[in-house]
Amino acid sequence: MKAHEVGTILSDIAALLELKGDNPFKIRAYEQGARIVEGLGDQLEPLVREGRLHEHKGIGAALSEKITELVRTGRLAYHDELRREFPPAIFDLLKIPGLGPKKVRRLYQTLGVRSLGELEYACVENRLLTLDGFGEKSQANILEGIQLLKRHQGRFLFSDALEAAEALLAALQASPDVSRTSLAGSLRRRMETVKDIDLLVSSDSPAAVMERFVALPGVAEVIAHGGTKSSVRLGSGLQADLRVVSDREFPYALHHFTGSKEHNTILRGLAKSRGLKMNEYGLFRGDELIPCSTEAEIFAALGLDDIPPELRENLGEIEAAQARRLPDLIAERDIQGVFHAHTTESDGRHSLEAMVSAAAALGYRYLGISDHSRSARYANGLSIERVRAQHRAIDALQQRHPEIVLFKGIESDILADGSLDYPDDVLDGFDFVIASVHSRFGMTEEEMTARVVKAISHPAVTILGHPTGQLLLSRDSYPLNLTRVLDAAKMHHVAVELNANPHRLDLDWRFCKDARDRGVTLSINPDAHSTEGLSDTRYGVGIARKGWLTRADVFNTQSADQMRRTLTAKQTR
DNA sequence: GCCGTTTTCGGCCCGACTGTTTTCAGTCG
Repeated sequence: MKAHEVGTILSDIAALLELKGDNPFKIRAYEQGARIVEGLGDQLEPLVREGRLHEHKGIGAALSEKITELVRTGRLAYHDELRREFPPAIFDLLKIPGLGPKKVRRLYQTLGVRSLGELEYACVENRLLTLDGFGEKSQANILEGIQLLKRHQGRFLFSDALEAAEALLAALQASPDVSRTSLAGSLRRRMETVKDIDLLVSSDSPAAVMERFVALPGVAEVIAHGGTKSSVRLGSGLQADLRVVSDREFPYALHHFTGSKEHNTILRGLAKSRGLKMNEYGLFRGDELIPCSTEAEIFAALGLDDIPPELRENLGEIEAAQARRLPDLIAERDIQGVFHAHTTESDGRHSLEAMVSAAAALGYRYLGISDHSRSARYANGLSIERVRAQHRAIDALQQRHPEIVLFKGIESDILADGSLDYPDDVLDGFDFVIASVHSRFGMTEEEMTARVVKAISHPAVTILGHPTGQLLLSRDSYPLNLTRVLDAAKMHHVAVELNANPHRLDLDWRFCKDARDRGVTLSINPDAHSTEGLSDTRYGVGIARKGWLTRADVFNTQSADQMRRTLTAKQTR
């Protein structure tokens, strides 16, 4: 059984234990175990084989045994046992805002509600009113929550949420009552998808800020409206939460509301062990505030290096900050040029010339053009003749654009048998080749892994494109043994793409650290299908940061001259 | 469930808001 499946089952157990009303610390242990296992990816199986699971902090004897059983047999007796206690569709009820495990359990045990549909029916029949703790208002809210759940999946792309959040922040910043503003929550941590928008502002007039917030254009509904905290729903269905604090409290509150929950929990425990108390209003020794004007000072007061928001997932960052071994994360300015840009020759929206001008205007020192290869008929892939014509066009354009180095490339389909889409003599004519899977997703893991490994081992390949094929919120990755693929990439000096398109963000940040540890270089590519798409690189940098990558770990931080040498060396290898 | 430079047992973070509760539980982050 694969790591993400094991993680799902551990999360499932945590949810079931919550429904049962079990020990909250035990529940937390299962949740943390799930997160650790998901981050292990294909390393999980060898760790189980070698009996080394317990070396990961947070996995003890009991979890180790259960994970081993899952990996070896694909089942877990304990999980099966728990599952028999509740109907499977009951989990859907937990996704309704305002419904937690306690209320869901009561709905099930007293009304026999087992699914969203049954709950909706029970609401329509006013049956919730007979239950203690439920009234008119909660019944109406639940009905609304069910409608919302039907319309959206409850999660949104980072890029969409960021755009909405920045508009809200700008409107708040314009208020004379507001001094500082910031993004917070999962958006600030740069999660690839988010459930809501968290905003923080400092002000001496919180009530006025709240009034302004709930009345902003774009607000479709006010969910909560308190003295220092309000929640609204935007027309898009996205929920936005705003918290107001004093300016003195701002850094503490910013840390608090950035999270993650898991990171905060550990940090507050750390504070407590040092005789301190930590909350959104400050860091205290007894009643005395330890003054901090930035988050970095708060970390310092706890004996930690400054932890960038992207890393705050309780996945090793606190230990690294204690040991003064946090990575110097890559920044947008480190990106010297980009690969993976489409033009109107295949399925891009803008011409070659427009793409080149746009890349130069963005300050990139080089641009790698890679339209689709000939088998990609849906995308108007290039025949050999059209490849040659495009090369002539690029040569001509290079004359007119000395400020940017143009590299001739192709995004070659990886055919079903793992071969590339042109004969070798044509492939040799490119400066670089991105090899990508675009079809036949239904293979077994063994077949797909062999297919990708074979493609990587072709000497013409420079970069493996969108390595897992995931489409956020719509399609899971195809089955693939990523560890074998990464090892093959290392062996054949192939960079692995971190596809920066906000719908992909593939390679997933959870696997970036492992790729780096295996000596694999990642290439942050916009996969641009328009001039605007070239800027998507920033989303890729966000994911790279979240994946602990530094400048040295990323392919396209090389200067244009270095890159020219790198590509030539690869060709003559 | 996990964990230990106090500990192998007894801890394990903290506060705002809502709704329905007449003093607080549940949810959320």
